[in-house]
Amino acid sequence: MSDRPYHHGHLRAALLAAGEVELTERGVEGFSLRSVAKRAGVSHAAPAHHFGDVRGLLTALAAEGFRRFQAAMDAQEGATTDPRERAIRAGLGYLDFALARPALFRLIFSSTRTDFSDPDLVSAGDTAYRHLVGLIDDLGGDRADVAALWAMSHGIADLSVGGRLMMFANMDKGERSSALRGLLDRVLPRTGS
Amino acid sequence: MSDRPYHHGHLRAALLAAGEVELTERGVEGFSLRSVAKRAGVSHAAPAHHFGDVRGLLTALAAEGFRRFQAAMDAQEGATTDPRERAIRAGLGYLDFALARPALFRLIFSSTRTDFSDPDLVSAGDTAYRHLVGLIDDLGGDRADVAALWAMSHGIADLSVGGRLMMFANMDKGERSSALRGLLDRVLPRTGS
DNA sequence: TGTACATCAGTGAACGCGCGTTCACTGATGTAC
DNA sequence: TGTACATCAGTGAACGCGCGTTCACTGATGTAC
Repeated sequence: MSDRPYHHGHLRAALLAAGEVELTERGVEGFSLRSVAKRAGVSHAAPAHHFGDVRGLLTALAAEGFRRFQAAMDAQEGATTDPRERAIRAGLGYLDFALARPALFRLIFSSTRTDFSDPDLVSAGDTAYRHLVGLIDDLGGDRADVAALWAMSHGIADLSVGGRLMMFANMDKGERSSALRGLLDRVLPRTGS
Repeated sequence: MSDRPYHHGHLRAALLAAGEVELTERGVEGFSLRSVAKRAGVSHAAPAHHFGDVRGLLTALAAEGFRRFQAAMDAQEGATTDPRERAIRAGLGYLDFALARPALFRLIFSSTRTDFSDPDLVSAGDTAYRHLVGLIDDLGGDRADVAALWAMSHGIADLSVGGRLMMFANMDKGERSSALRGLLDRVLPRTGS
């Protein structure tokens, strides 16, 4: 094994990691395949073997993004069983993800540079969507309640990422959590107890 | 006045109009100064006289976008005096704007290609922000209530524009209005009556 | 265990393209006298 | 009213750049026998 073996070994994963850095530094707007290859220390034609073209790489990044997004919600929910508390924690996870990975957040929700017909991307997106629906079902809510939870979580996240609503971005985890709980609480259906 | 007079007369306005079309068709991601000039039927170097560079044109478009955004809220509010009803109507105007001009909506809330230090842009953005704050003040609400109204309106608008939450995009004006009223109602503070 | 060969992963030169910006220019307009 | 001149608005050629993609290639790996 020389200093730089001809075969990378984990180039696919390395390109995804480099792609996320690229996304963070230059935005979806400035994302370039050549630049990603350079970041990964590889010739600019190498990515084609793994992703085909730019769109392919961005699509793979988006699918990965959705999985991380889902993971952020799962992490907050943990083993919580109370349906209302679970829904609230999902909202907390939503914001966690947006603040931790703003570039991925933008990519999955706002970009037109991904291929929406890609099965892996569709499946990753659907999983996240069905998760939200499931939470509301457990609360006995309807589709308006899904929209309410989703819109509130998304609005806060998107405005925070865009630097418009700084109040959440500037809080520590504890403050953020309680402020956000208050907002989500307004929006979730009341279970007739 | 020949067919194509050397001096355009209203080139600045024409470039802004062409810029909005460009934004709609190619997104912020693909926005190009040369292409805008072509749409306006003018040489590609002409825009420089009015806007300096691409950033300048996008910044002017964003400032204009904020004013249209404000106008959409004003249009919904009309002469309504009841503070709660006014706040709800502002939310309706928020969505109207996003659905009518998705490209401008994305530009003003999500782009990094504008110059945030431009006084005109800052002032247009501030006006819109202060308008929301004023609505909540009139309701006797606090900054959490501002965040609530804003986040709910914004979340619905952004998800709709992104094609994620199709329920609102597919409704006619009347249905949209009543569905949206229900969501905003959850979020606005109760005035002690 | 050894060898031939197919397949895979990455290289680097080359292509054509659209881009932003600069520049000397020219046509049109307005103003001083 | 006429004329000289400054200023303004738009032109079109030219520049250098980074981009995506293609292509013949080569080094490395794995597998059949």
